Amino acid sequence: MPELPEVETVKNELTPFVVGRQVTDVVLFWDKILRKPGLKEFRNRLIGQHIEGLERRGKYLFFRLGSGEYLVLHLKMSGSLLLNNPDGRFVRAVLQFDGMKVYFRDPRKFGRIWLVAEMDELAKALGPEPLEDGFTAEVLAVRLRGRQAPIKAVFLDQKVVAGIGNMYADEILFAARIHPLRPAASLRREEIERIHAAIKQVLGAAIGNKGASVREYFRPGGELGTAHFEFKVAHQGGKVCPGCGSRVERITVRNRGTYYCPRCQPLEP
DNA sequence: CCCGGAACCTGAAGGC
DNA sequence: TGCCTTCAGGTTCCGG
Repeated sequence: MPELPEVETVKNELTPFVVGRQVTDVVLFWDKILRKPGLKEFRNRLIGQHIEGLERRGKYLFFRLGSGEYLVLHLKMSGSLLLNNPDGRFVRAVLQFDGMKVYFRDPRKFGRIWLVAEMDELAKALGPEPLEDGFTAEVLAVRLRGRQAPIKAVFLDQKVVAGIGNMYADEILFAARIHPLRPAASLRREEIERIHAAIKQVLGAAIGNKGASVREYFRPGGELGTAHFEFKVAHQGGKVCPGCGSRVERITVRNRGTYYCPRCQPLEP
């Protein structure tokens, strides 16, 4: 499940292969993958352009083009960008460059592609980047203000903080010792500071591990990430909590599987 | 605006 | 063995 650390890894590892290259063709095998503009205009505006750089915002990956426009990809829950794809299974699009190809593999068909003039067309609604210096505990506190929904549900809202998804939300709340069902607005200042520190620590460590390959995530070279080997609670239902030895529980929050330790993360203090 | 639930997808896993 | 059901989840949409 690509979240911020996975998309950051894809950006880092794809950059040396595509920056400076020219787009020679683009082939789509599933038409709904292209959100904007129409296919004909998309091809006209994209083919022939050079890639000047890659940027990530939240879970979106932006390819900055020579014209100043952006080719944008979102991997959603099962997408990968691969430099090779020998068996060709689940390939929904191929970006062809002078001398190499990038395969957009996406079994679930949730991934999407755009071509936009400004990053803000897609990034404007996103909350702050959690790993930038400007993301302070105070910024987080303001974003949580007035939100009565469970903190886990609020974390999945990309307008609050960009890039956190289901599995890292669980890891962050465990690291901060906060129960996922705590109403966001009920969190005390000290608890928000713990969550803020946990966001930086958990996401930073996951990037260092090149992301987590829980299900359908591959790095561009086909390798897996290793961040999931360090998961304390995410997808660890029934296993022993490394903090206290009791069992990790699974509940559903906003229709998402949510893992936590009832002893380390009590609802009532 | 906020909140929660359904929809979009299809492979994998579990039940019988 | 094989059919059927359920589950997984990022984002968007819709109703309250």
